[in-house]
Amino acid sequence: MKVTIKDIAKAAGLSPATVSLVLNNRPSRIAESTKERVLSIAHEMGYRPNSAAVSLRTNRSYTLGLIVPDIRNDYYATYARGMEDFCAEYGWNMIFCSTNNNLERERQAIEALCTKNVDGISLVATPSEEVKNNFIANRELILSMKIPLVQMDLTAYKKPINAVISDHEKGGYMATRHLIALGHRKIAFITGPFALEGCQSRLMGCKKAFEDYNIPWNDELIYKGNYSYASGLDGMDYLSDKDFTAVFAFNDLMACGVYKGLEKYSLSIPEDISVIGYDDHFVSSILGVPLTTIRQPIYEMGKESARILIHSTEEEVSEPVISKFDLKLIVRDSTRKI
Amino acid sequence: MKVTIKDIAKAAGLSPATVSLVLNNRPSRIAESTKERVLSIAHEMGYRPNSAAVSLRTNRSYTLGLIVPDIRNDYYATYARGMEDFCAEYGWNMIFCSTNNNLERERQAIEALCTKNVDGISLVATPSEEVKNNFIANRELILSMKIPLVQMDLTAYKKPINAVISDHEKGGYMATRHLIALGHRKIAFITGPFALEGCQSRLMGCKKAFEDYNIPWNDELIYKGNYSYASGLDGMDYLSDKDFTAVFAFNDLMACGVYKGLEKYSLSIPEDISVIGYDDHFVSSILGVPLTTIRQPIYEMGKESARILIHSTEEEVSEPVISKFDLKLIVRDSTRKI
DNA sequence: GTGAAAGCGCTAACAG
DNA sequence: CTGTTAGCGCTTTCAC
Repeated sequence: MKVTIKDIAKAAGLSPATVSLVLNNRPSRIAESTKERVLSIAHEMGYRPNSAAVSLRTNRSYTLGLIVPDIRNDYYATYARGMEDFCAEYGWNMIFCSTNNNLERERQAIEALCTKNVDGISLVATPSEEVKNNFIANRELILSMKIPLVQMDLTAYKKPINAVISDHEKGGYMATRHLIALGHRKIAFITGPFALEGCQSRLMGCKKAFEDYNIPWNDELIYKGNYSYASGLDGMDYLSDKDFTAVFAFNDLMACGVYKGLEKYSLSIPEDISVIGYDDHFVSSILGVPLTTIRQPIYEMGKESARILIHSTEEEVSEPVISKFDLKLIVRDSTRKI
Repeated sequence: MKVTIKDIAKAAGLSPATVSLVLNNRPSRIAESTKERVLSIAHEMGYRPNSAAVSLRTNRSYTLGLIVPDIRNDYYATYARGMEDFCAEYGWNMIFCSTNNNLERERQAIEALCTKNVDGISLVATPSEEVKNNFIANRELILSMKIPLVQMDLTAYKKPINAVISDHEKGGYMATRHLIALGHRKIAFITGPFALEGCQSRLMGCKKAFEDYNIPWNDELIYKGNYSYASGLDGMDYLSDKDFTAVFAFNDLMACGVYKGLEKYSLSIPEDISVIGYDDHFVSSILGVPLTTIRQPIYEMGKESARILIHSTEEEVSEPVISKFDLKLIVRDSTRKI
């Protein structure tokens, strides 16, 4: 049988209350000698607190929930790992939920996390094309449950709310400026779903760069992808009869698709076409032609979101905190001067 | 305030016990009309069970723990996703722990999962080089806690125990035979850490193939890697002055390193050197030269491990179950006849 | 310095 | 057909 606080109390000839105070290191006037005795007995007996009991009593679970579209995606996994590492440092745990880009499953995940009494939820929006209303409904649901929430890239949700975000407009600008600086004027864009704010912002950054350098914008050279490898490939098919010298794929996975597509049309990188990606996915550095890309500090963003959540359970925080992260241009071999 | 079973009871003019019976759909002789009334009231009031209370009372948490070296690794993430999908179907949840290949952190994860009363743990051994004793100690720890355990690739642990495993000996054999069938005789091997059973088995398979085809074995052509991209690169440095026509990397990540290394020595794939990997990592299909590899059904293995764990909480299972999965040769463009 | 007692929300016997 | 009761393991207030 599992050893409880009562067992320790009995063994030490004390009351459960005293043992609890000692084990939790609560301010009290318990004799040092008693403390030591309790601690050593607890250790000897192999005591492990029962978190269900603690949680029931205190309404705190020392557990965070993470909701992502798919944990298999390196991007989300890295974010998750950032959260996890921060949690581990504080003795917290994490419940992971993949939604598979399904808003109904996202809702179920939220319900489950609520039932499990998590002390906070980090939500990475599903890049869903479904109606924005459901999209928002899920956020409202979390808030209505009074569970602290951190949103990543507060997509389509403008209410004040905790968030960790990358400055995607700047990211879009940086990538485009890099290509422009290399002499490119006819640049194709393979975007993500427009429903996602991160995508919209990137695009705005691109347009801004075109304006700043007085380059005419051409809607023909935009292909709307969905952040998947396949849609990078599709993008190249769409672009095959267009005139361009560089491609900016809004994430690295699509850039990989672009690589494949270019190969199909016997175009080489960067000799014929320059390619730039976004995210700095781990494959980007190991590709045949290492990919120039915009790095998001996604691991650090995960850490920060855990920090915000844990912090907000520690003391009443009134103002939502929004942590904005800087992006970095990583120049590799897939872009060149023309 | 959160609505409890008591609130519902009051609203319905019933006792908490009755409500509990209805909500859990327990065999009872409660009037259909009453049941319906309770259900609708519960729904209206937005009742959500408090799992801490349930867990405290029943000693079941409907939560599984997963311990992996690093969730960022596509391989583990896919396994995790398999487990998660199975769990989601049954309304279970998962706590994820990455150990970063650190046995001490693995121990902490186990302690944490125990404290959180998980109903089962799936352990993916850390490919650690540390002493086997600690390695085993962690498994013993889980068993001593009487928590159902499923081990993946029951590395270095021969006691009867639940496990999901791939037939790595066969995998090693298949890969080697494929190269031999293409006419290769001088084959280099970049292995994983020998401490891992999966690695040992693969190697045995390789040797067996050599025997079956009467090819002399050459220890010189073995490089001991650690399943990382970098060690694939290192392997090529080691092999640079050796004589060989094909490389079998014991996982796809190292195969990527091999790609890079071959490029460095101006050798092309598959014209100069054939390369075969292992795992069917998602990058393998999108590499410049798509990689021939041995596919592990890792997603299905994850599902199966969740199945075993959930099942073993359902009814007393005496015999440990060992599920063995078949591997599949995926022929792409990185291997060719000589 | 320490203990007694109440109660968190729920379930499972058993009683009616 | 439904209610009463006890208690899971822990924390916390207040009393001694």
